[in-house]
Amino acid sequence: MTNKSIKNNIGRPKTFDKENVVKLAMYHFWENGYDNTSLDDLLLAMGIKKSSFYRTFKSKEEIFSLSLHLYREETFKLLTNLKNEIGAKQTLIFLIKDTIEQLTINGKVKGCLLMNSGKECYLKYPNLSNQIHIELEEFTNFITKLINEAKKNNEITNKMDSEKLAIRFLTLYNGIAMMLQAKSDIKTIDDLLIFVEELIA
Amino acid sequence: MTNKSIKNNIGRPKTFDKENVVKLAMYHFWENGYDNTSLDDLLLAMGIKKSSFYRTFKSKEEIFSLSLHLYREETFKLLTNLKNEIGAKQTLIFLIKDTIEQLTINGKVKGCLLMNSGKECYLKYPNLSNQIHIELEEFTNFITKLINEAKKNNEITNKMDSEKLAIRFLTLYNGIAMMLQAKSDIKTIDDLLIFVEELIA
DNA sequence: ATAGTTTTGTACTAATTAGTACATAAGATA
DNA sequence: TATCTTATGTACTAATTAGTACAAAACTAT
Repeated sequence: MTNKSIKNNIGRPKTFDKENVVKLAMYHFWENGYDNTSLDDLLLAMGIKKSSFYRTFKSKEEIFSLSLHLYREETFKLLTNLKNEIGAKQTLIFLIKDTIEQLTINGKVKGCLLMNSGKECYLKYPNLSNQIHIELEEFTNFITKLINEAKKNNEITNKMDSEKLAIRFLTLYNGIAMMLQAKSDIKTIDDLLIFVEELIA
Repeated sequence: MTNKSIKNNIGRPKTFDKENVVKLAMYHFWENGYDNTSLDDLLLAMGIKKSSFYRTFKSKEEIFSLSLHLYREETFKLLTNLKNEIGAKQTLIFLIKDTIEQLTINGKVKGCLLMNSGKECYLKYPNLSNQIHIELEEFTNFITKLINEAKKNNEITNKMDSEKLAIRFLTLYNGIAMMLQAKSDIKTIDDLLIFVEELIA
């Protein structure tokens, strides 16, 4: 048993749960990006005061780092559950459909936090870039595994190497998110879903 | 003849050319994005002082707007020249090859300024977003025309509707740029070029 | 109740941001 | 040479940024 897990009753009690406020921060970063989120925005989203924040976290960069990690964990959980419900291939299709639906429902597309952050942080925040590199590697592996499983279950008949297929899929996924953000009036959105379906046919 | 074109010799002469410094600003925005470029960065890149800047331009937003427009004009010129030299299809291929080569040569990928800015500005700078929408519409039309010309010359045999094909191409183009930025160690970069070549075969 | 401990609220700091004010420099014209 | 005009250089401003300092609050243990 580590020190951390010993319950501490001494002193004024915390009014928030650390894991919970990291999740709130993660959602805020996901919607707004890193630089575009000021500390005040963050504190408002987390519902805590500055002093509590700096007592719990080292810096804005640290909570972003924690958010990135949590994002991957949560995404893995979501996709794993989805895979068990609707199968591997439909889980991949879901990622695309969901992105497109976000536009019509909320009027904004969030895309993948890891990819967005990779673009935002590269050349500017080396430490974050390194972490994102690692998280994205695991993300790619996860997609590759999904494709392998879909192949095994004959949901996908495309014989292409699974990792290549995964990279092609992620490229399309990112391209679609980017297109929807930059040019929300695309006349052929539905065709982009077909494009993906043809890839993982 | 407008007032603007009458040469004005009165007063202290300007030490810079407006069109030229807009081009310098454009390149800087292209490499660094809008928010990530401070006015001081900009002045350094343009080689002029703050007073000269604000005498010539209304604001940071205005020179960014001018940069976006110039970017489209310059890109159209480049692609038109290239088309006359190597043909429409190879011009499209060039866009992808060039993006991939940027990574190996400079270690950084700029992508398309209009798309990058669309992503950066949407929901945050409505005026810029509107302009980007319009510029991107013209950009898409330009790519559609390239595809039509390539079809006419039998460089492309894919019978798919040219606009759909253009959107698919741009989606891949953006996806590739994004992937290279977020995850520069992709093992299957070459396969992404093949992916594009298969699309516009 | 009082002392000890930890959290919270508020006020501050130093740096950076876009943009402004104003005196001075550099030319043309008379 | 004196004057008019426009451009430039420097110093400022007000807002915002991430992060700090410190007193007051809220709990446990004695």
